[in-house]
Amino acid sequence: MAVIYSPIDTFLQVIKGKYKAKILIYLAARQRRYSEIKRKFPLMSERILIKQLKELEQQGIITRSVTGTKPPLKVQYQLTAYGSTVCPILKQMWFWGEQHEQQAR
Amino acid sequence: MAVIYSPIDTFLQVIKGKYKAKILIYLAARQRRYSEIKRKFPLMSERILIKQLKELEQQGIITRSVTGTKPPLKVQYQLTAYGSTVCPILKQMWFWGEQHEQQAR
DNA sequence: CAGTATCCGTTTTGATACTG
DNA sequence: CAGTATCAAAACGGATACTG
Repeated sequence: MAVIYSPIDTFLQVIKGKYKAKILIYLAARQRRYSEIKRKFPLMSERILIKQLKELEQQGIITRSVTGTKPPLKVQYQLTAYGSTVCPILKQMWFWGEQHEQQAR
Repeated sequence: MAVIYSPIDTFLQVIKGKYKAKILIYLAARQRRYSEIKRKFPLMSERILIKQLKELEQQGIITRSVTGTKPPLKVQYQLTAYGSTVCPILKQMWFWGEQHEQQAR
């Protein structure tokens, strides 16, 4: 990771990665199982999905909790209180995108 | 560029690149000359600076205007009205970064 | 002054077969 | 079910010498 030079980087760090912003929006409604997230983004490879979930977890944006100890595990991912604070900004980004889809092409 | 699947991508497209968000914030105050921008971000290579300015121009986020035709050119970059609409979101990203610098480490 | 051209290293992502 | 391991490909960024 690069040295952080400005507050903008602090934020960008959180959503850095091809699908992180989308994952966070998907988790905004409620917690989700690993398989749910995977199904939601069929174009994302497992390696990348896991990597981004792990990074978000390490940054304290989401938590990972396991139910069951035998092979059919149940793993849930959910936003932390801290992670939730990014949602308003993500929603604004989404809203801006909706409004400007035409110009953006 | 990838196919756009969601409004979030429409927005992320605009700030995609190591320094784009910072360049836009720097242009938010007023138009700037190429050399000013270059001096502001001494760690950014010229190739990348030009590339990102060009992309922003093609996306209609900024304009490029030239004064003078002989070798000492004067080139100014400035936000378009459309480009200005991203600033409120950039400022929120900045504000979030300031507030959460501690947690983010 | 404001770029362009070239070359190259690093980072990020993808596909897929396999495992606790 | 929820991952890991391995290998390869592509995207991205950096350095620097040169040009209109």
